[in-house]
Amino acid sequence: MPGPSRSPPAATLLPLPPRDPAGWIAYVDLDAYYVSCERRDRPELADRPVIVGPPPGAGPTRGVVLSASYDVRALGVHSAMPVAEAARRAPEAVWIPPDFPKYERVAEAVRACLRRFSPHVEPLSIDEAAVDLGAISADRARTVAAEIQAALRSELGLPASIGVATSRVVAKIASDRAKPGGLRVVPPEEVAAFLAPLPVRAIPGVGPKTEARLTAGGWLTVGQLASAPEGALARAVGPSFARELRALARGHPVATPHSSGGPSSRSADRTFPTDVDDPAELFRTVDRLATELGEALDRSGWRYGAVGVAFRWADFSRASRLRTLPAVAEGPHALCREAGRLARDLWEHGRAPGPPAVRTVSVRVERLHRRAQRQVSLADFAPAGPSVK
DNA sequence: TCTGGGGTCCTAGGACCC
DNA sequence: TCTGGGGTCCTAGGACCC
Repeated sequence: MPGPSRSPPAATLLPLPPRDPAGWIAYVDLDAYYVSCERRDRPELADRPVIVGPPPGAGPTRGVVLSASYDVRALGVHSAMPVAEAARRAPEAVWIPPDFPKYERVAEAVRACLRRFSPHVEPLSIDEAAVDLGAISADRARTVAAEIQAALRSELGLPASIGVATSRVVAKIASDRAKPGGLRVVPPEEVAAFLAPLPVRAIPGVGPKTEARLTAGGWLTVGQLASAPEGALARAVGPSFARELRALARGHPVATPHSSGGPSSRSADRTFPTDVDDPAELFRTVDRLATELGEALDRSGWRYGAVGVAFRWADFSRASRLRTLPAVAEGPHALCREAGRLARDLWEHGRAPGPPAVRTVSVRVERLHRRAQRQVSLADFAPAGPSVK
């Protein structure tokens, strides 16, 4: 059991001392991002319902919706919905296959735009970023956020929602409430009142399972979490999350650490059009994914210290194996060898009951290290002409 | 209706060491 | 001979996010 709360005693229950000007965060969330990227390149789509995702009817697909325009969302279509269901709900929609390289290029332009307003821009996904505006007045923070919104719209053709607060999590929640296209400022003294009526699901990190546990405890709104007994809340969601939830509900969110730079894992997945029960085909796919991932890591200068393989079985359950390597490795060969071993082990010993069939296979690497410099190879010393005789 | 392809973080148990 | 507690590392799985 955890000891007494680590948060400062008593002081958290008193009004905050005057803290002006505060350090403000503008949380920028691009609206229906993939759809917006396509619309800005194809103005004729501006008034059409648009879904980005693998078009239905183009053969058997197990795809899902990646992004839907807001008029399509009004019909109940949302991200991650199976395409067949989305097509049934929105028969008039224009389907556009995703173009991820384009979305990456546009996202880089967005980050460059944001950096004109602050040197401290932290991208949190392809379509979200936290911009640290520094210690300025609330009025000035609102003005700068509006300027960011206008610049994204006029220069890049991208609508964005922005939440402004003195903590990242509150700014994110505010941006969610401002969608689409809105701007919401929540000063520190208004945080508790702003959050109180919201459903617990509005808190990032509270998904369906956690929501169900909180509901079972009688906590439906963020405000109700403020007075939740610490022990009971800890039993429901664990001591660590319980402390965070109570602090947030009381208007004193815990600071989110800045991400420390590079990624900590990389992976490559493939979902088969139909479930695979032939181990040879399975192992071939593992080998191909490992080769592609290993080559991609090599090109971008990453070495890896652990290799993992995961299967999603036909019943949608998952099993995984991970092995730490005796030494950091690079390139596709070690990855293929280790992934192959793990895949065979999973196939032999990791199966759910029933006839084995795999829906999705994934290969991953962890413990990434930046290669300090390119590996020197013999080819670097080869003369231009014929080499060794 | 039948569920992608990326990722991150947390928990819990076991091994191992002091 | 039995009994500790703490710390770290590793693995598997779960929950969540976009």
